[in-house]
Amino acid sequence: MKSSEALTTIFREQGLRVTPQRQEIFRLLDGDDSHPTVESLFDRARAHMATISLKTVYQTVHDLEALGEVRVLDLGTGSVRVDPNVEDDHHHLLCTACGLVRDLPVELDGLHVPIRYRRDFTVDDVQVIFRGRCDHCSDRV
Amino acid sequence: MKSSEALTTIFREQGLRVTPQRQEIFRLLDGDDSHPTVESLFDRARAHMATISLKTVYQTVHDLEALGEVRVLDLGTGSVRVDPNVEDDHHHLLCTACGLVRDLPVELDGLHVPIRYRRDFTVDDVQVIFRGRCDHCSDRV
DNA sequence: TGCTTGTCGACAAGCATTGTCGTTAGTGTG
DNA sequence: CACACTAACGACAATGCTTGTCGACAAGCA
Ligand SMILES: [Mn+2]
Ligand SMILES: [Mn+2]
Ligand SMILES: [Zn+2]
Ligand SMILES: [Zn+2]
Repeated sequence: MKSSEALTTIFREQGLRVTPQRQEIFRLLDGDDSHPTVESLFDRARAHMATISLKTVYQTVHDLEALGEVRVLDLGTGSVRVDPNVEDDHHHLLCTACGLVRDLPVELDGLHVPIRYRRDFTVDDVQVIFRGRCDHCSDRV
Repeated sequence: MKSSEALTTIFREQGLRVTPQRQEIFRLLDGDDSHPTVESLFDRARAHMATISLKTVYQTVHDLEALGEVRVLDLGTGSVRVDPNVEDDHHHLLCTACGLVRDLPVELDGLHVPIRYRRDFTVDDVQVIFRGRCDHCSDRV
């Protein structure tokens, strides 16, 4: 994801308005590798702006997604996760105990559909989810 | 998934009751590789049993899942898919246009977390989703 | 047959997300 | 800086999928 300043320019170029709410979300997402839910973004934004609405956070996230500045991941955890890292191709480790999502910055070799199964299907995208337990949750029996 | 007759025995052994509703669901799932949603199972069951409820279908699917007889997949399509194929390790192709889910009966080589990223994480399971377009949806521009 | 208890279906509620809408405020222009 | 245009705002209700509640029922067993 680009910087808050760069996003301001991009949004204006697209005819989208840059509001204090949106700038707050830009700042929160910049450099965040925690893959937050929209709700948790909302909570953090609300700490600074008491009146911001959940709807606004959803809308801004969707706008960022449409511009290719974030990726919205559905990892089957109930709510979607926002991933500002669109620069590096990567997959994810998901702790099924605490919900932690960690990047796996690796191009997995051999990850393609064998020819005999690729027939009659055009693959656009591959998503790999490694489920397990993070170190913190492994300790707890 | 085992046959309807075998499931009847297993359910009784577990203290679960075998009702006409459950047997209908056993029959519908046996050999079905379409990865139906619970709702679509409900619709098909209702064609034979007018009064069966959606709740009952959910409950039976969860019981089958607890016994390891089906897998419940969340592919990010809104509703979960029921997969009676628990015998063969496989992944999935998902058509993002029509929702079709096709098995990819392949152990993908090289699909493991590189050692330096595996540290501090215990992997239990890997899910791979290839998203794209099926032949039918590729034709339609 | 009769008892016990898991299951049934109707209904309402839960959760994440989106639609509606009247009001507010960002933006480019002059 | 004032203006006009219109996107975005927040409050609220609604959606879609799934689960909880509960009284009635019936499967299984003796
Ligand atoms: Mn990521
Ligand atoms: Mn399958
Ligand atoms: Zn954890
Ligand atoms: Zn298709």
